[in-house]
Amino acid sequence: MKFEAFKDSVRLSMEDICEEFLARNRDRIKVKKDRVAVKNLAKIFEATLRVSNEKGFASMSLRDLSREAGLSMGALYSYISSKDELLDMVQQQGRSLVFKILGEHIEEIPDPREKLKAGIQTHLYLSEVVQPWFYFSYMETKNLPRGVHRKAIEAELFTEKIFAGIIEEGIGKGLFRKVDPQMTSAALKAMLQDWYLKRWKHERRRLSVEQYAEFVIELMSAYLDAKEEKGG
Amino acid sequence: MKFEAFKDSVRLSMEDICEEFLARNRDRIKVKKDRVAVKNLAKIFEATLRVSNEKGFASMSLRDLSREAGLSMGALYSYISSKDELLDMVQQQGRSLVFKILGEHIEEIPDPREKLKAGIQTHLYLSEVVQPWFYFSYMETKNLPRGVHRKAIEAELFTEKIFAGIIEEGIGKGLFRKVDPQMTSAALKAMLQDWYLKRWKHERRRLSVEQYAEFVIELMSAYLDAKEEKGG
DNA sequence: GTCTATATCTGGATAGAC
DNA sequence: GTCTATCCAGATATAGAC
Repeated sequence: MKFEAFKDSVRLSMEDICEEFLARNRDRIKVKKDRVAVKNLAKIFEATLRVSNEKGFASMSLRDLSREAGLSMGALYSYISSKDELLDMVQQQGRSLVFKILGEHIEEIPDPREKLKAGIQTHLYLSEVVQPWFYFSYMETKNLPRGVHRKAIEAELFTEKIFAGIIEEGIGKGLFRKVDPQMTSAALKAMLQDWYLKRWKHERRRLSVEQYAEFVIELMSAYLDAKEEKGG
Repeated sequence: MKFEAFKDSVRLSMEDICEEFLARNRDRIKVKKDRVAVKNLAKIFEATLRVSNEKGFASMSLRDLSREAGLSMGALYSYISSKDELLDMVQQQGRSLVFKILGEHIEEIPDPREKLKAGIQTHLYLSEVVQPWFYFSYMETKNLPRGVHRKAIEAELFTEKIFAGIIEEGIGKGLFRKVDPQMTSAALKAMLQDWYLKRWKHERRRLSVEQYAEFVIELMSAYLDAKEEKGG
């Protein structure tokens, strides 16, 4: 699949995402009119991601945020009840997005080789479309309070498990050689994450997400197809 | 090389590192007695890394730090002149450590294959010995002010260049197939970083740094040795 | 050299006018 | 629904005693 086709197929605007978010959290938001709420939530999320990814969530004051979002402090507090809750809101929405899209794009594929390929592409393409969300989730995970941190860790392991499962299936069917599915999946995940964590680097090199996807697929294929014998 | 042997060979205690740091920054530190200064710097660095890696540098108050380091606020300010400077101090020391150790361990090796292997091992082993430093440097890079951020980016590209150079040499000598050295090196770096960024995961899986090093070397070898032909 | 005490400021959160 | 004004906890940084 080409990136442009993917982009069209998911059609994710900030407002779409916020609309879904509002529906899921209608009780927590004081503002009653949906149109108004979605519009301002979009502003708040966008500003949170922009400012946080610049200076870190902890260093972003709510005054910064209210200025950048174009809302007063008072208005801001009609949408969030605390800064911590805002963090949770953004993370939660990012996670459910990944689960949904990744699931949709790979569940129906029977061939492990094709499934792995689709998984890699989907993960990279999605992280390209909503890069600020991915970057934010990764970077702000460590600072999470209480049980929210656990959720984030589960999310990390969730996608890893998906890839490990595909690899395991491929080994079972004799398509891949006998590697450690868990470690292989972990390494793959590291490469997928590198795409959105070091965007400045890849951008500077004029590397497209399609080129990167192809590279990762080739590297993984080389490892999964290699002969068992070892030289050296 | 075995990890234990590496560990002995570098013998890096927090105090050794601080001693070197003090020598390089003698003018910035008000306390005159070297013994006292080194001892307290070690406490400050150790506490900074511990608390920051727990809750993030921005969220660490200097009260937290002074308590954790066992120094009063006043004493603390005899060693640092501001919180920003502390950030710079820790990062700077981490960087110079990496350059030194990585350089020492690979410069004399002529065979690209062996050199790559040694580079991977050294990077992983070092990040294991001084994990808090690596983690801190990675996580707190984005929040840096001014030109300090540039230094951190250069450091990222520096090690990447080392590995790209080795791969390029290997290709030139006909030992590796014709891959993109820069992209390959970037992917390798992502895997090396994963080791210290997701320590919780690897620890939980009882994975040793030697096992991980072997895995990465094998994966890279598979890619670099693979046939050019591709199955569809 | 290190401590306690404190000046000063910043940021999260809220009350109440519009 | 949104704004301004304000409260107050907690932060950085410093002064001056010991």
